[in-house]
Amino acid sequence: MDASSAEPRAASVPSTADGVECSIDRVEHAISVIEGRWKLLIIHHLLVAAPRRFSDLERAIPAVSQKMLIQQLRALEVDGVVRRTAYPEVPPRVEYDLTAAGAALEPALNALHDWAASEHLEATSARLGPRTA
Amino acid sequence: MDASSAEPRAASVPSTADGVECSIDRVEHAISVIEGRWKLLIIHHLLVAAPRRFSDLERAIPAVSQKMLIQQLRALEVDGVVRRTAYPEVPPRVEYDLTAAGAALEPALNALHDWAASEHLEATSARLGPRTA
DNA sequence: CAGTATCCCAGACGATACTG
DNA sequence: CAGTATCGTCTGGGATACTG
Repeated sequence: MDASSAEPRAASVPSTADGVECSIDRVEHAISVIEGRWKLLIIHHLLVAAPRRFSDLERAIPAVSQKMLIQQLRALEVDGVVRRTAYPEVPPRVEYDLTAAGAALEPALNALHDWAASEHLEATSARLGPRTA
Repeated sequence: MDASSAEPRAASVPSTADGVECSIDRVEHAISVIEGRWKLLIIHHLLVAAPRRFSDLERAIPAVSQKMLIQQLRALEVDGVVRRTAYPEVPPRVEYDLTAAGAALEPALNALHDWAASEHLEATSARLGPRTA
């Protein structure tokens, strides 16, 4: 289905139960943009220091494979969060940094980091790592 | 599982390149907690109105299956974000609300919503929906 | 260096049916 | 009502090898 008719999803009009005006699908889209196991990490690193070269990011996030790195990078690029700059040199050099939209994510990342740092977070149901065992 | 020896992951000590003191693994854990296609949505709805019954949440997020709903709910419960309260009645009634830790996510959610609402977000690479095509 | 290509798997996710 | 069980699909993600 065409994503706009058959799927009711959540309307931008306040649901009766919610009574809140923040449109859900907007939030959903935001979520979809940052979804993916590495996206937020990438953004985080780009927030900390930019521009970064491809290999910088690889080094910053050792657990990621090149495939995933480039993949998520591309997705972020498409979503207008990350900007890729290739220098026609040899050896090739490519730099990544955040667009304005990407940089605008800083508060959100900060809030998240804040949350992570501050309190709770007891049991970790996290299944990070590709079978850590 | 050893999860603490075999995987170097990211150290809490600032990497040379970063020179920043926010420990990456903390952020990683935070990410892992809210990762999953429905977690943030669930939290969002619980933030908006709580407590919510299981069926309330089903109605609030029509696209989710019970399986996923309960699954993510459990995960969030384990991570100390959501609290489940079952009333021994018949018919059964179960209510979900946020713990303090969960409620503490509000700023982050707000920041995200803010970001989503405010600017950019042009092309949507989003692959939400089970093959929207 | 910065990718691309290919193969492959685990598990995330969905649909449906069944139960206390 | 609030789940659990089972089965199936899809794709996220990893390993490895190759290229400009």
